[in-house]
Amino acid sequence: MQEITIDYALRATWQSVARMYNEEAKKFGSTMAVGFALLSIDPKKGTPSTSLGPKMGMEATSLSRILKSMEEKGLIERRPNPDDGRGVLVYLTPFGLEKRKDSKDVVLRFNEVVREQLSDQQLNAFFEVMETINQVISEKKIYKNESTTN
Amino acid sequence: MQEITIDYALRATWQSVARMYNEEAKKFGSTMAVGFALLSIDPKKGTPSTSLGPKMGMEATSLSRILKSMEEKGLIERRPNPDDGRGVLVYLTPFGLEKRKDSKDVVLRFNEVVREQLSDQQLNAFFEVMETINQVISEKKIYKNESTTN
DNA sequence: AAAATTTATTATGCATGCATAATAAATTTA
DNA sequence: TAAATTTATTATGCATGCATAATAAATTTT
Repeated sequence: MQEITIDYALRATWQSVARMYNEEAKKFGSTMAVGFALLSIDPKKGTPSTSLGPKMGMEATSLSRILKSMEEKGLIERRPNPDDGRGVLVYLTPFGLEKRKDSKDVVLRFNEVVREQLSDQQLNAFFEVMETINQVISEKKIYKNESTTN
Repeated sequence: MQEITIDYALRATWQSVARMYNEEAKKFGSTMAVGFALLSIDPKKGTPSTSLGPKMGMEATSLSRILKSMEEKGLIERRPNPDDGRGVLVYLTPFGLEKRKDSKDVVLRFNEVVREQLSDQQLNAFFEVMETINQVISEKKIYKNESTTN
């Protein structure tokens, strides 16, 4: 536990990014999570709320509350999906579209600045490591307590 | 916004790790955050609570509540720091030490399994990228609105 | 087609992480 | 040394992210 662990580096770095994103979002009256949601919604057509969780890297169930608050703030509208009685289609309002641009700027700038400091090799390795971690977890290579078939 | 962005990969991967850690911690009646705190406390001598935030990759102020709940659960004790009237020293209880071992197993296993899947080059690049991101943020290379001297 | 299962959502309660505001003690200035 | 500033903590309120439990609608089995 002496050296820096992978999980620590990942956690500390992400939290650092999250604090910065929230700080920036606050400048235009938003939050990081709302910004990510806005960016995950197609600005031109209705987006099935089902697709938002994966696009934001979170569980689908975690979205309900945030979509509700976004609707209350007038950022989005939720309309029934004509093709699926269970589903919902999310639409950006003009106000939401505006805030989406603000969020997009922040995200683009961050990614751009970071990319400038990295070589292709480093960047590729980074994405490979992310993928490896996700695989290790989804394949339950670590804790096989439950069952090997799952 | 088409390709995978750095921030997305970081967020999604970290959340995935966090869900897994919380799931594992639940098996022995704990949580990820409590586990990290336990691992950041020296098992042999009092740990200044000041040092815990940085060790856990979070703001110092975020710790107060979790230390309080850990104390209520009998995992730690907080005693005044004889060398600093403002400060607190955190001590593990025998129960806390036990839970610390459980947490340590989970973290060690995760890091071990992931490392096995990665080359030294990938691992080094990963840590370099994490460092670069932290630098970009701490040096405010992105949003210089406030001031250049800070 | 009826029953069983799966899928999409929402509602809740819990645990965090943070910013902000208070306090109190230690340091630095004046 | 008195005053101003900085540092260590705790208390609060807000926004998340998640697991779990309910519902309701769509699919798959019988």
